[in-house]
Amino acid sequence: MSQPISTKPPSGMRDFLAADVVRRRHVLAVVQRVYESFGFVPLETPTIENLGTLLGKYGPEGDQLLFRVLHRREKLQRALAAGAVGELDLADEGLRYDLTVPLARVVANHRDLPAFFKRYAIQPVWRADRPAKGRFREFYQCDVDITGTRSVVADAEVCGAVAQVLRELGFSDFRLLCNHRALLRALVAEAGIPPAHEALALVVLDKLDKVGVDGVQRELADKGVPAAQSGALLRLLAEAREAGALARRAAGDGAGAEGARELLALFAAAGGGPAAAHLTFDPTLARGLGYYTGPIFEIACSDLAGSLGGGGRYDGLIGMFGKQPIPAVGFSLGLERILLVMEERGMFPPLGIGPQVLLCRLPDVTAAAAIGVATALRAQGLRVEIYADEAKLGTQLQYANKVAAPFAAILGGDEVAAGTVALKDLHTGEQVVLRVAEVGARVSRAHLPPR
RNA sequence: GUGGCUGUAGCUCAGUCGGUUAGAGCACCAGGUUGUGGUCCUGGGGGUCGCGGGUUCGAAUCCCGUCAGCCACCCCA
Repeated sequence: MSQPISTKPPSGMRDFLAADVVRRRHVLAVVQRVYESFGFVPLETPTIENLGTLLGKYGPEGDQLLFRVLHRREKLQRALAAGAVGELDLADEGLRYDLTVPLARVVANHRDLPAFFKRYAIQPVWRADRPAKGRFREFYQCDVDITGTRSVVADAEVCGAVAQVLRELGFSDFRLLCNHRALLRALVAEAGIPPAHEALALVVLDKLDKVGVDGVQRELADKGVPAAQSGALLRLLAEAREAGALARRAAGDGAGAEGARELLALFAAAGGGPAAAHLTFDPTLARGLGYYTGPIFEIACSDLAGSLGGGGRYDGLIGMFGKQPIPAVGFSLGLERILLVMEERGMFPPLGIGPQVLLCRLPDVTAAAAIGVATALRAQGLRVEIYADEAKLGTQLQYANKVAAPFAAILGGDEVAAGTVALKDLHTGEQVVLRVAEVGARVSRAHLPPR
């Protein structure tokens, strides 16, 4: 009959209690303030997009990770009656997978935006991935993007914005890895690897640091890349990592020279901003998302397997919506990745939440009188909770400890008659009788943030 | 998507060579008489042992499946 209902949230999704929420807000407040200081304006887009908008933008693996929204009512009945079995027959909408593609749609759709549209977005996205450490199926991204310009100023600004966020949050040891798609393509081509194997080679390259030279060569061999080619690729990479290699390539006229020049220009420009100390050229950085065309970025932090954020230039994406092609570049920070590291490192300042004053009511005080006092205290700017039940004073004070209220205001018949409360400091145990009008000043003077 | 580990009270876990009514600590509630908490004492509520199936006289315990969580890959934020 009545099956027990699971009280856990769905896989990879979480409930956030007050302590979690204040930490998230703390980070988001910094993100928002910094992004706005760079002149970015907010944009919010729907949770659900048409599948046509989402499909084909992220690469085949991305398409697999899209949450689809099942047809409803007649449409579903028709599809089922027709014996439809394909995913596309059962859904034509899906949950937002990132914030970049919705931005591209908006920019393609609104032709009256400023020439350089600088928008930030802080919204959840959904991926039907397998949860792991720091990886969820619902998570928040904090994006900044600039559309309408190929200038490296834009690339430098998005890098500067995310770097400034991390610095203001207290991070100092992160690296902002940079590479260029054209450089990667050139390397792969020079190694003699056919375009068909290019994507494969890039993925393997990406983990060079983890599995080492032998591991990469083995894995490429398993996937059908001859040892001569993979060896050449690894040699070229080692070269690319040498000091001055990027400048030499930029000075030449071979493949990737243009990309190298762009990267150097980006380093020079961003070097004037908050990203300066963090920029790191990493010729093995690949990034899986399909839409990147030029410089690509990723934020690496020592004690996290994944990245704190990533981004890059995607000059072809907006044009995929069938209108005018518009160049764009952006960066995305992962809120929960940042929170994870900040929690591990104890980087949060004291964050207060909950009542500053618990109003304890004795039996000879009416509810209306208590609410009247609470109202007066709230008018003084205090966060005030009234103990709702009728209970012994001891029980009420114990509850005040439970909710971490720094003060209890004890209200009995005598106090009501005199227009006072007995204000008890729950840390020191000191208690003074004050007129109601004096409580606000006393509490804010003595108040130390809880926790 | 691949491999491994785990799943007992709200939380952290004990209990498992299969054997009566499944335990602890913390948390919660109530008491230790009048309007004073954080300590202490006493008592109490709360669990279809993730779910489904199988083996057995008997399963939290063994087997299979499934779901969920964690870790390492893959990928990403």
